[in-house]
Amino acid sequence: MAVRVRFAPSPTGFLHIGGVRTALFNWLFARHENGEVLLRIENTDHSREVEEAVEQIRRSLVWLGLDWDGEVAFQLDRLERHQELARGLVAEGNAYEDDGAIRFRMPDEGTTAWDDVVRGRIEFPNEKLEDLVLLRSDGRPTYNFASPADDMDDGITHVVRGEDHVSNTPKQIRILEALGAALPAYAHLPNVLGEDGRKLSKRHGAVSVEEFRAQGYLPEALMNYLALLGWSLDEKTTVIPPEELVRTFSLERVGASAATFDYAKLAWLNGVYLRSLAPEAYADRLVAYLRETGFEGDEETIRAAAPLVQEKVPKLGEFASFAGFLFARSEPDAEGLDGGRPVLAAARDALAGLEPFTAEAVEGALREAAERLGLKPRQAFAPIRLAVTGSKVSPGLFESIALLGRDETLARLELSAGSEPA
RNA sequence: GCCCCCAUCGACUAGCGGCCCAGGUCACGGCCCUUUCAAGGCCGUAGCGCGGGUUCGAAUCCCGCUGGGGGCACCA
Repeated sequence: MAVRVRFAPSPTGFLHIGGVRTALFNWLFARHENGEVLLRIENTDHSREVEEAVEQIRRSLVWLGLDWDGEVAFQLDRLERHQELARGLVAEGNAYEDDGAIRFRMPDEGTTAWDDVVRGRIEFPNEKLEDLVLLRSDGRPTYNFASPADDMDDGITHVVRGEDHVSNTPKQIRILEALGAALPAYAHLPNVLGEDGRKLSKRHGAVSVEEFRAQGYLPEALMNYLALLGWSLDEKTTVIPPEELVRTFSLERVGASAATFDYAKLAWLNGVYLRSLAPEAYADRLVAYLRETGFEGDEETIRAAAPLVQEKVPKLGEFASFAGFLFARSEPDAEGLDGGRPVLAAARDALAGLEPFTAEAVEGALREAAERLGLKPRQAFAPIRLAVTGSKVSPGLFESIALLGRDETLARLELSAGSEPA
């Protein structure tokens, strides 16, 4: 039987990084098996629905590269079907009416068990299962009824979801059995915890997919990182691009213990992907990202600066703070200039008539000037960097100067050389 | 309170009885390279929660404890 899974978020807010990890595992598993992925919005609780949430979920999945088959389904659209199924259960004596609601009759002896794909056998004593509401008194189904019912109707073969659903599983199994449905395989993924060891939530900094996107993470890096949260390929492989992930993923290698989200490792991995991009591709991505975030520097300059920052920053969002000097002047910290003013004057003289004004030529001229002043490169270039880029940290000085151009460079050198000592 | 799950370096993990006085990656520390910052190279610190078993032999199996997480709605 062909594999068919579903990702079933509730539209109560943006797509959380833990939720997208669940979506990813569903997707990787299905694509690996040449199966199908369904996207189902579980909106049986209208009151908690957040406008825009569905659009945001959709956008997040698309950005990450997680596609799905068919149309997006909304649980509430199947209201009549749910009511029909509930009536059937009542007719068969598996459910009964109670205060206007329909309740399912849970067995009160024995156990309900299943072999979880990631956790092994899990058993629940039936006496702990309470008769749960299938249909509210207003006729809307509850999650624990609608979800398994839809799984049945959709022909879901594998339910891959977060471990917080473990205790719902015996209830859903009982319902499915009463409905006469074949049971899907269940795989409960470990939770994702914040760096304080608690379950990831909104108070843990960046947790929505959109925030990661805004900070300049690459979708393939985020995907790679997320896959590593609970799954591993082998004893040594860390960098695994999307296609490789699809090729090698298996539910059997998913671990059972909760994982802590580590922003530092994600940033490192993002840097790995950024650096592995061909220069052209890197520039394309950088421009697209900057435009998306409203950065207005001219494209030609951005593209020219791209190679200077590619090796330097782990997130595209750091571009502006690192290379912003190419687009606007900023006031250098006068204190840092102290003692460096003679160097600034020498640099200005060295660059004034330099031809051609290339990085190589600039380097030669500046090194020569430093030598004449009896300064080590380190000492000589610090004030120049500060004066030209406005910062103690910057891309390569010579490339930066060549890019800035002679006029602007000289202007900045003069400005700082003539400024008052602190 | 009751039920379920989990437990290897600070973090993610490999390990499915001998190959492990535990391997990889991030982070951290040192050195090298170096115009800053990165990147890169080399080296290093650091872990099987505790107690019982089983076995010739346990990180690996079993039990208990402790710790952590999740769940007990006419929420999803």
